[in-house]
Amino acid sequence: MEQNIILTVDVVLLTLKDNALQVVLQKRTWDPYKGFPALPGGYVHTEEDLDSLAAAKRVLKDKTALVSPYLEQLYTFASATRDPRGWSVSISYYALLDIETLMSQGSDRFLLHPVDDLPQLPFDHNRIIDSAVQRLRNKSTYSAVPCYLLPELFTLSDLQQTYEKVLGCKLDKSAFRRKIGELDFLDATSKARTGVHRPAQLYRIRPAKNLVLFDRTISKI
Amino acid sequence: MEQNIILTVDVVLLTLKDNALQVVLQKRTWDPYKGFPALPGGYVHTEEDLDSLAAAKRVLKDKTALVSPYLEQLYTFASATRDPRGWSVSISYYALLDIETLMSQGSDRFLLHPVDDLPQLPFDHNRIIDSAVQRLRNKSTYSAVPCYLLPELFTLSDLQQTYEKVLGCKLDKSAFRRKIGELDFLDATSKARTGVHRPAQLYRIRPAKNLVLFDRTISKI
DNA sequence: GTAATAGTGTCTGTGAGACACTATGGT
DNA sequence: ACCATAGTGTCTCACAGACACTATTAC
Repeated sequence: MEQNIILTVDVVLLTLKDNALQVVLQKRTWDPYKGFPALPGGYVHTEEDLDSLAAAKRVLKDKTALVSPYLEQLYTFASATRDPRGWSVSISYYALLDIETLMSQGSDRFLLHPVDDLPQLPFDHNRIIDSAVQRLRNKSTYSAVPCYLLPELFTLSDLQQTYEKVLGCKLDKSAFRRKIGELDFLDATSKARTGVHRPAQLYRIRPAKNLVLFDRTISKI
Repeated sequence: MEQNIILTVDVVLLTLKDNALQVVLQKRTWDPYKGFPALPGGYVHTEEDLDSLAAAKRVLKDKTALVSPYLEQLYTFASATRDPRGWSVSISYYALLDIETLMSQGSDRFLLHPVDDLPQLPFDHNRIIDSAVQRLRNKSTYSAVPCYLLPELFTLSDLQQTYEKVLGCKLDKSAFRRKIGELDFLDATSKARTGVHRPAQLYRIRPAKNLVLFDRTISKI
């Protein structure tokens, strides 16, 4: 019946660093492609994982020591040819994390690479990453998911820059703030970020707000 | 390594009949749930199916004798508990077909059931169908996919009614036609549908037009 | 004061919704 | 003539984009 199907989960963990979207990669510790950088991934453990989401969480935690506040199923890549070992299924997930949290956790266990300038990766990992980036870009036009690329406290300028990096286009400050205000998912804190110039109000995500669906777009791509 | 994982594909084939979205179901021929209506589905055959899309096509064809012009991966449901036999993966697809083509093909091999009034189905098939309907509704707000629910030739009123049934709300005739006109994916034919009243222009989908992505919404839900 | 960023006010063009209107067939 | 549906014209209101303006800090 079941002919030795390879069932894995792969996680595309994206972050924003040096003004670019970057993806977490790892040198593979086993064949095939041993030693080459690739997405963190691994077999589903049927005795341990209740479902594929749990498997993705576990794999990410075990391989990179990272925990992401946002983890969503992306797509399932399944074919006879994607893995040299045989018919293989990758249930792929994508995740978002701010660069500070990411670096403060086990940063010796992975490497970061800009998504716009990737070398050829093992399996169909280039395609998987492209799908994740496309999904993130698309979702950013009508949701607040880019918030997950920022630390707990951030300014509206931070948020706008995040959207701009993700979407790859400049946004109008006034229109952007109008929209964010309408959507009403931020709480102003009592703090401000001081610096060389006028201090900026610091915001955090309003607890228990669903950031995922708006009825209107924030911007075209 | 791989502990007897059950790998299946399930297909949610939707059509429009009696003014309602309906789903193709089949009485199961084997245990578990033998005799109960459920989604057409089956094991991935690794010797035969190059990838999961091919598997979905084959399963649909073999089980129902149907071929759909639109078949898209929906989501992968994978958990220890969804199938009494053990850890199970369902790579689910959804498909669209007009009712005429559907009935003219092997209609003795399946049954149709309105999606808004389903009994409890085996496995997590209710959830899978709900996901498919949600996806179709959402995609219909910014794409021409509902065209696949119509036969080759149709009037603009047919198309509008199709959108209305799928979205579950009335649309304004003038605005709808303006939008469809702008999107420019229909060809007027030389034919008209005659009836009791003024005949209506018949259209077909412009060949080689991508119906799937618009930059603007056709309507809110 | 100046420089630089934070944050706001306002105008305008576009486009969706509403709705009234005209057109054309059958009976 | 009348009815029902096909198909069009136009008004208005909301909103996104553009852009200029004010505010507040360090120096």
